[in-house]
Amino acid sequence: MDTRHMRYFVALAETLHFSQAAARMNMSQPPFSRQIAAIEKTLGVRLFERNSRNVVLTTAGKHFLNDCRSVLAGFEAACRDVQLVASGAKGELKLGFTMYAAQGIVPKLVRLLSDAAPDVRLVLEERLPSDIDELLLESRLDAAVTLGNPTARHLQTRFLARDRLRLIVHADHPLASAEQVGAQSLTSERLIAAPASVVPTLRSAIGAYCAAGGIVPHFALEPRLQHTIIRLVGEGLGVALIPQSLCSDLGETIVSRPLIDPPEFDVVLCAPTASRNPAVGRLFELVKQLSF
Amino acid sequence: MDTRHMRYFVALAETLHFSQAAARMNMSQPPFSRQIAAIEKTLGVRLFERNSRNVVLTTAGKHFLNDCRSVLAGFEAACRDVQLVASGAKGELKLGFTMYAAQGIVPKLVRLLSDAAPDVRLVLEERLPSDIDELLLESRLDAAVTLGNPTARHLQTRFLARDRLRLIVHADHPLASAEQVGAQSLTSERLIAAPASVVPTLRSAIGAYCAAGGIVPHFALEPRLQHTIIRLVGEGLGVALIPQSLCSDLGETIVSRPLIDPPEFDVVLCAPTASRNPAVGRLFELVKQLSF
DNA sequence: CCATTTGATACCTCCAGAGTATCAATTCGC
DNA sequence: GCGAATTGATACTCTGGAGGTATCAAATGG
Repeated sequence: MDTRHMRYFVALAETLHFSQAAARMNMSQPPFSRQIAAIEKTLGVRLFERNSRNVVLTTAGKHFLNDCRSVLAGFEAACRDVQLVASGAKGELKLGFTMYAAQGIVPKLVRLLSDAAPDVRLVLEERLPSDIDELLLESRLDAAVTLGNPTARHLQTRFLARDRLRLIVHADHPLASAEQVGAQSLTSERLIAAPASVVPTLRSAIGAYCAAGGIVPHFALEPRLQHTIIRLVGEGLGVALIPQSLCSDLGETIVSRPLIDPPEFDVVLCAPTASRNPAVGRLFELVKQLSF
Repeated sequence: MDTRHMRYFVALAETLHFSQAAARMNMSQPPFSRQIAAIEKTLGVRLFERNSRNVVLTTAGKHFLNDCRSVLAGFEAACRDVQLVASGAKGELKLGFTMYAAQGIVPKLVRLLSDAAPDVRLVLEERLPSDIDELLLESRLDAAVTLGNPTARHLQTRFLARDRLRLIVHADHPLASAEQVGAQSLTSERLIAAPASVVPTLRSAIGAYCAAGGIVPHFALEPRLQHTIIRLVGEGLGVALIPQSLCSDLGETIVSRPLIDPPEFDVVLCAPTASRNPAVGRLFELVKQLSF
């Protein structure tokens, strides 16, 4: 028994006519009749009542017809789906992202992918930048939206957007009314920033910016989450340099000011160079066609 | 592509070893390798990443493995089920019955069948005896529990039980206190009975009984349902001869009395002689082993 | 009663799939 | 580092099963 036999059976069950069914199967009647007989013999079940004039399904044949149709449908779906999965049009994509970079970009990316490949189940995972590289290399993430990191090996990256840092201070802070702020203005400020182990890209950018301005930054507090940094600035416990894209909706108590010659950094899509998941290729293809 | 190919694929996906998988398929490694290559070629999809030392599933291969397993399971279930249907162990059985005969017997029959063949979906339909023959011949019923009917052609029957008629009268009726009742006692009674067109067996039995007693019965009312007959007797509108098996639980206002030399009739299981439904054969087999 | 239709049978052909022998590449132990 | 062993790929051969053609047998209908 094979799917071919099932197809023969279905053809005969639908036409109830050996010659017509054989024609539908692109073959002549005699071998077709033999195949039907072979099916009945191997199953040990009479599927058709037939005299040389009429063909009619038995009760068992009717049941078998239903079963064959669903088996054949499943069979063809399997063969079709495997091609879709291979092409990246179907499957699962675990996409990591970090709030340090994700503002506005991840929703666009999700929309883009779910429009172009609705059968790809997208699993979103928010992580700290430092965790993302590790998860990608362990294949626990397929791709991620994160900060550009020159040290990333074994990772392919694609530029998504360029962002710059901006100063945020409490509304009562003297710098709140400054038009622009240079590095020197930060000399005696209590800086709040995530530790280098969590967000190396931003932390090194801040360090470089201060060094260029000839000052030594004083990092008073080092929380891990962007959200916490903003909260602490709101409490007046210090000032911070955060991505411009995160400076909307800071609330009443926090004011953001542009920096003179601000540090810039890339927001990138990245994935393991030898990703096993075809959906990753698809995602990169889609991103190519897009400009943020 | 065929189920055989799927089996090969699953074997390799489970062992990740060509020689072992080939052995499991009872064949040698070279043709097995070729079949795997052929699958990948016809699908146009790489299912395994392999060098001469390691074999590992691709993402598409993993999906395909799941799909293949369910397709193969469905395939085998279909081949198995068709045999069960043919043997009468699975399928549907539309069983008709009539309240004139069914008291106590149908529940036993249902229990019997659902114990012996739980995969046979039993559809019960209560009908008048006259309808049952017709529905059986039209194959709108597969089998039925009804009154023995000597005129039934094209029907196979099997004896289930023998029943006899009994007189029921209103509690205030003079015959209510009679020990036994003969046909002569019915001379001037208003008889209530279903019309011959509805229950020919009982009606002719009643007719013969009266004729044997030398009286001409007076059928005052001719409702179609047994239940209605009993209600009308309860209203004192006449007397009736009904199956003994229906004489329990008649209520306060109705009294049943045995007849002298009562008319007897068979309760039978019957089905079209050339029934297409194997479950019917099964049912008859089961009934053979049973005595009511 | 004969022509037509339809499924079954007999016989032949051929290719897909299985077998054997062998090769090539990688790994591992000494 | 080199040889032995393991493992998948390749080349060639062969066989069984699936399909083709010709034909028959039975049933239907004008």
